[in-house]
Amino acid sequence: MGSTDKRRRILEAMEKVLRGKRLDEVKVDQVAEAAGVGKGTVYLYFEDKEDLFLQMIEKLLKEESADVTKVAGSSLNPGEKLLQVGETMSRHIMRKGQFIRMMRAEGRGGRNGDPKKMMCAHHQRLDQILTGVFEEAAKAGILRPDLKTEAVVCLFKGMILQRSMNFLNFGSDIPIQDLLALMLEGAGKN
Amino acid sequence: MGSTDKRRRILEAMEKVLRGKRLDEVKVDQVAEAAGVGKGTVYLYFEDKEDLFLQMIEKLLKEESADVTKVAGSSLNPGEKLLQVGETMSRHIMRKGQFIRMMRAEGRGGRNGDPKKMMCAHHQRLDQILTGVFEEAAKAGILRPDLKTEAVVCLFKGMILQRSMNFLNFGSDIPIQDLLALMLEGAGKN
DNA sequence: TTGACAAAACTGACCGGTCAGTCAGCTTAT
DNA sequence: ATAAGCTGACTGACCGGTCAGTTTTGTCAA
Repeated sequence: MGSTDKRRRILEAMEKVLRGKRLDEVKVDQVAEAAGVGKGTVYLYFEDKEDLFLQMIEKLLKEESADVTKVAGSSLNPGEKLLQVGETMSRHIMRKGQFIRMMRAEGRGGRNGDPKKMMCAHHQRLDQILTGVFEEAAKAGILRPDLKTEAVVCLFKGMILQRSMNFLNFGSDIPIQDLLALMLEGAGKN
Repeated sequence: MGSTDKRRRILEAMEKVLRGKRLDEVKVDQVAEAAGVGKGTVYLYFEDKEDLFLQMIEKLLKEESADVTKVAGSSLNPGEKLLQVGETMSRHIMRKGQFIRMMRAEGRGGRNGDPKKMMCAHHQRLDQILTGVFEEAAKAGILRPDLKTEAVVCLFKGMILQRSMNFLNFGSDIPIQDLLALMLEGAGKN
């Protein structure tokens, strides 16, 4: 058990314990217990509670980026790829679940970057990947070539986000396929 | 100055002070000072900090519902109405800004209802209003009549949400008109 | 109108519980 | 033997909430 094992376990415990709670409702003791380590150990691996929180978030963001990048780089046909990207993002949004919301809190830019910057960077990365995917789809003749990609990316991300929220809130599970079809065909009477 | 004046000022101060922060970063003293009242006064009008927070959220949600309802009930033509509804929602999302995200924190269902329930009810209300607007648009021949309204509502809400996020995060200001056009015409090569 | 009194509204210094963070000592690995 | 890794009882800063005291508002008799 390398020392990184404890570190990982603490991050995982944090994720588990924080689910559906506010940061101030989670006590470091709880995290330590859930991780099966002493409280002091937490402070061997993390600056403070805030730092632990930020690093947990960062981990989630990285994992989402990595997964989406992987799908985007695969050799799926454009239509299938869009679907898979949607599924992947939806899965990650639902995993981040409730607590991602609170990470925007300003300031507090500890040693390890501030949350606002982190989120911005993450979304810029995502947008870049998505832009690539959409351009590929356009080349393949799936999309209209005259589109403003920025708007398409916005529409796509938004619909995935909303779908995930609906699922978390109401358990309503709109198939991504339906949304994608709607997005491609349009809602207007042609 | 009726006693409700202090109450209103405290709620407004809370909104102002909380902007872009986590609840645990905001001290009751700060709120009191910003409201120009003594700390004790806060506790004359609100059960505790949590209650103050919930009531502030509730106020925002009510105001959004009211505004959207007003637009939905107006005699604008369907296209214009969609645009106005979008604008209204976007404005409110941006006002709620960062902190609305954290309100889902579970439990804590004090005297005044728990946040999860509140949000669910709010979104159900919104969905109902939007459904009405879309059905009206379909009747007017703006929308395809064969649509699953649930998916359209999801797409619409999502795109407005995402647009607002983009604005908050990057300052990028995609015109709602563009998004609406994209949603109606579809992104696919027909 | 005014003064006297009472009730209501408000205040902020204070209290006490909570919990993040520490560190002296223990345990395990080398 | 000793270093490295780990622990959890302890401490003290902090801040939510209280309440004794002050100010404001309201009432009424003279």
